[in-house]
Amino acid sequence: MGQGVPAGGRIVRPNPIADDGSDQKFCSTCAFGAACVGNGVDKIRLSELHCLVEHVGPYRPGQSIVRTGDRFGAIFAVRSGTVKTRLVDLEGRELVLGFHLPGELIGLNAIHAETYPCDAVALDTVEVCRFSFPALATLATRIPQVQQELFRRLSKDLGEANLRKQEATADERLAAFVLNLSARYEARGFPADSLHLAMSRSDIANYLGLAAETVSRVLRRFQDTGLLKVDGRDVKLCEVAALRDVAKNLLHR
Amino acid sequence: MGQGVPAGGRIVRPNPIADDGSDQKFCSTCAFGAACVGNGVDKIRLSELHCLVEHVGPYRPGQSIVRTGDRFGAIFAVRSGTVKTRLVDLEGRELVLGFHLPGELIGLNAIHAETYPCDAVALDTVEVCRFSFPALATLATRIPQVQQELFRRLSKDLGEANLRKQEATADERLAAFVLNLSARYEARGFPADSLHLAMSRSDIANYLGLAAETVSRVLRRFQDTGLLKVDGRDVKLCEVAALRDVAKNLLHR
DNA sequence: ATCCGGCCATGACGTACGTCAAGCGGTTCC
DNA sequence: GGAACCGCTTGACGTACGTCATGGCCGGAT
Repeated sequence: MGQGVPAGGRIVRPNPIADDGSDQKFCSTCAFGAACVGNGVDKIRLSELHCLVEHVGPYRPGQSIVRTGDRFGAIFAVRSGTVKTRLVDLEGRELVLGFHLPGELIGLNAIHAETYPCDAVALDTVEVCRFSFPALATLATRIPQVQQELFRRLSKDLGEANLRKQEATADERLAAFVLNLSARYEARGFPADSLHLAMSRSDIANYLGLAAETVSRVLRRFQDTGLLKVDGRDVKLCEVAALRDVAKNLLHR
Repeated sequence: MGQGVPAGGRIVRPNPIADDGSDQKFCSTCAFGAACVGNGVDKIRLSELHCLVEHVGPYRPGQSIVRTGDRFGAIFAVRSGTVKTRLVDLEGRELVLGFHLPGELIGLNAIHAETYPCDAVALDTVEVCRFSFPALATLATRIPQVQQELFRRLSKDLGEANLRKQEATADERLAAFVLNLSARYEARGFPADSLHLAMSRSDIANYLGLAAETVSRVLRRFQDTGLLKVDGRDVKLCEVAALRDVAKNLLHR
């Protein structure tokens, strides 16, 4: 019935999930914890940050965490599961903007407009931490490290968004995509060579600017040439070096 | 000899340029002035912001304002002229990330890495205002409106960068491109229907993910169908409504 | 004057990837 | 049980746009 419960004999692997944290400790994948600790923020001030966090969820697949046009009041850090951000145009066509894994932030692109400019939709069972933005901004004026961390996050996302517009073949895009996911999982302590795609082929295609059929075909070819092993949404990276070589034009420099 | 001086009988139009500002007043196109005035920032605090501005330039066409890898220490606001940001990969291929008009900021994508991730190159005669980032960040902790304005700018750029990855035909891209330039000039008080392209066809093509030949062909067709008038790098928008219609899928929603 | 190098335009041709169509396994709902 | 649906795959075919090649124009250097 529910998510994450074995059904029909098929093994459903647990979501990557952050532990809960406590009053004295952030979730292990917390968006701010790691950045602030060991960065001159003492425990007392850290607990101030902790106070304004609110755990929200779980959301079921397909449920919206925020919707386009909702009044902006908070940013969210993914605690567990995968979130897709997307636009839907007047004719109902979808444009997938990105996927957000545990530890990553949602809503930074909403600050200036004061409404969320896109939907954030759970792809599987999702839990998030909610940071009231006015409270966070106020705290940022008192704790420079928090301000700095916000600037850094925004700046990083901006830089990455800028790079994503490169011309590239379907092979390059897909190789870069799986390597990128792999690296992001690894950075949060999950295995790097074996990953589960929470999103459909057509979401991947849409995100990469390809057709879903092309995604299928390229993944198949990657498997035929031994680069990786595909089983439905489970992907095993076999030849990371070769994948990097395929994607090298996108891993820039 | 210099830029902006009539040469060979050809009229060189002056750059769009912001006036100089004074101790009590920002440049008219200032990146912060308009945002802060009338936003609860009193004159005294505004002058604090003003103190950390440093006018730099002029730069000649082709000169770098910052280079990839330079230590990050400041963000820049364009005062006059047009700046191109770009990456150059190992094989010498260029990737144009964006064009920056008077009043727009450069360097926001450098905060997190502590080095600039791309080159910023003058396309014509360029003057900029330099804001030391450590000083600006410190000021931001004392003046919430400054902090807020920085968050807003970062957030806005992020949102726009996210949208730029849409699949689109060459026609859609070019129509959206000229309309976008036009709107940005208009926002700074320059005429909206008549614009001068500071960048070459191949820069435009690179930025839009097209071939330079395609840019030539599409502009020609736009002219043949009366949408606009092209004379070298001068473009006159004739049928704005029709252009919007061509670009409608990219002006999203 | 002459040469050269950018920049721009235009034509001929090839191809990577989109579109269309068909089929298949799994899940849900009657 | 079967029908309907969805996600995924695979094949056949068309096309938008890239690549290559040519030529014209302009400005700068010799």
